[in-house]
Amino acid sequence: MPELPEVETVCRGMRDELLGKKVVSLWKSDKNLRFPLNIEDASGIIGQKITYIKRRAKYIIIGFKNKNSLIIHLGMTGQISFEKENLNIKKHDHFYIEFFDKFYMKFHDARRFGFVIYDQTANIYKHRLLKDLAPEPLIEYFNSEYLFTLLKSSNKAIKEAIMNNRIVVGVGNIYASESLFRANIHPEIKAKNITRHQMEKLVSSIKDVLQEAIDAGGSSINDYVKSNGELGYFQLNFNVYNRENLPCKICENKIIKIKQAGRSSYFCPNCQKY
DNA sequence: ACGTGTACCTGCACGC
DNA sequence: TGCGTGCAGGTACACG
Repeated sequence: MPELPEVETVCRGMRDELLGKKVVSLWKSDKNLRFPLNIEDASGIIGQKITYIKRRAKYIIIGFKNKNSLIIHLGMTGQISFEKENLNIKKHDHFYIEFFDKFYMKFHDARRFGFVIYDQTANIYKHRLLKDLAPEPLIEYFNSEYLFTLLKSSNKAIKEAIMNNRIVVGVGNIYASESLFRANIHPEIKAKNITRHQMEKLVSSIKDVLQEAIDAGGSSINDYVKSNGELGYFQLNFNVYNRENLPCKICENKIIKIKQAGRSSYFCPNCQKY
């Protein structure tokens, strides 16, 4: 589910609710998520206050006073929610933290592609999951020069390239299609054949789409909700994603759906010529 | 050392 | 109504 804008939105909601709160207890369900969590190890955070909550790619990092961390990933269907007083454990709830005064943060994930893991590495960015990640798309370092140079001999389709977290992080299946549409680039063009001019357009499209989606609170399809339970509304602004056979909003040609690397890509054959 | 598949899960929409 | 099939915001890891 959640791509960068959704994770960023969840992260902001967590920051509002959790910064400075002290952990009282932890609970996990008997089902493993993508990675197992040893709840006894993780008890290292009991009694600790949360000092920061950050996002890196689609990972959420919770930092505690004693330098321990939790890394959370929402996978496809993960949700974070908060409850006060009456905690209600439902199907597919897999983890919660109880804070002082009966305040709870709960992790819910039907498909269990997400995870919560505990780590005590002082520099969490050296964690195996984080150490090899490409730059964030919204920082200046991610620019057309960077992307052009990195991809100038890549035979990969451009859509697969921008979804690769060694190249740039946070761009998932929805925003890859949406960015390519805005840049008028066909998703199957080989990355090495993208011109400098196209690359400039692509980079600014990626930045714009992601920023607009963050501003809209993410895109809600099926499972995604913000941590306060509200829906994002960027899905209303999709130009191509999930719009097979519907008219292009620019030229009215039918939107086409194809498979690339096992995933659906959507594009307008008129606006995005090969 | 690489690039490419596959595996991990549940729920839902669809066609028969 | 029920059953089988395919598909869904992701990515670590095994394999060639």
